[in-house]
Amino acid sequence: MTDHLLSKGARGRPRQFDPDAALITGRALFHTHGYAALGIAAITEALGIRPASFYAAFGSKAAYFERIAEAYVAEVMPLETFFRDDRPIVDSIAELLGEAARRYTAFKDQAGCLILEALRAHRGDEGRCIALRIAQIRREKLQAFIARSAPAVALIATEVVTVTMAGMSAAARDGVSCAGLEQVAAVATVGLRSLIEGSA
Amino acid sequence: MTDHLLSKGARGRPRQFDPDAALITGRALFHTHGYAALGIAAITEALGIRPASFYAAFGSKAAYFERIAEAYVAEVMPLETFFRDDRPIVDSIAELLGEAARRYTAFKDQAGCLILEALRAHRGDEGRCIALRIAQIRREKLQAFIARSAPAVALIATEVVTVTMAGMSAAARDGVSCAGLEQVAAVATVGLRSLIEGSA
DNA sequence: TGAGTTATGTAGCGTTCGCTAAATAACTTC
DNA sequence: GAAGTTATTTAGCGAACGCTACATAACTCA
Repeated sequence: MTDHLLSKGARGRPRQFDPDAALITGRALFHTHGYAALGIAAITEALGIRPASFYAAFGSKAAYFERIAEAYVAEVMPLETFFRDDRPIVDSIAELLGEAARRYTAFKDQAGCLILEALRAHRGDEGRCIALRIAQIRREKLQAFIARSAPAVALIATEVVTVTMAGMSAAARDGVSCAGLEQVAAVATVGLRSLIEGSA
Repeated sequence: MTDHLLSKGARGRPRQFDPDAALITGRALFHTHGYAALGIAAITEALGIRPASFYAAFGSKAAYFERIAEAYVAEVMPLETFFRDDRPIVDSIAELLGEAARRYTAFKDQAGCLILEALRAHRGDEGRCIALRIAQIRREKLQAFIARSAPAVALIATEVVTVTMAGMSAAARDGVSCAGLEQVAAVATVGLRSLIEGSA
């Protein structure tokens, strides 16, 4: 053990836990319980460390969540994966929504989207502020992708995708099945196809 | 003043505040801040009373919110208003979604739906439990209305409406305009029309 | 080996939360 | 008036929150 801290030239007492593994664990915890409902006590107990060690490594609960959220958005359903130029934009959106239906229901105790759910806290909530910044960046990227082939309706189409994904994340949290969400995604896609093809 | 307490035969010291007015005030407060973020201190300060008076009148924060939420769902967009038999079911749904777009953005500091936003708290949250019960009843009513004219797709259509309204409420909270949400509602309606007419 | 550095364990700070016990004030009924 | 009832004010409880000061332990470098 303690392999993770054997970075050569590291001075001082070595860490007794793996910060990267702690981020993975924290991601699951935040996804299950939400930002506000997950306390430091629960985090440190799950990690097998004391609060002081947690704060020495991550600074604050908000900073810890921020690192987790950044990694999450980079890994889960990156937009580049869906928006390719070899097919109609609607097909890319359809695949995105369908994949969201599956992702959001893949793990029963981690339903929905980590970021979109954190967004639903009250205005001043630190977790929400972090999620908001991340969601805005992703939203702009999405709009840019859509604008490449449907500039006239890019804004409204982005709004529809955003609303649908937020609603699907909420529904997943409320227990709606994968099949149910896939059907919702399909219906939303019909509307989007009409919107986009009507603008061509 | 103190007219509200002059119920004949009321014994004991009369109330110095109007409980019904306190429910109206509380509704606005919960709608603005959310269940969890609104504390007893803020409530009692807004009402001009002390915590003890609040608890003597309402019992608990959860019971207070429950009365407010029940009144809210009974008053705001009752389903009977939309689902009439003199028009296609899709038109009723379209009007419901359009009205939601307007309602959710009508007051800038009270964006979205009181119930649907309370639903987004963590599992054990008292406000969420209350909202969940209310939302489930409304959902069943909605499904029954749709099933009257489109039984084969009532479940999935209900899912689509639920997801869309949850997403619209979230979007409204995030600052999306009324016009934007109306367009989203229109796009969702296109998908729903295809779904429902395709099942006839 | 000593100095410097970093992480750990212990213990608890200060704040906010929902809520309440106890005394008192204001009313109705007898 | 006296007795009974109910709402008020005052004051603060107990628990949970995020977070931290402090002493100590474990390492690297000179």
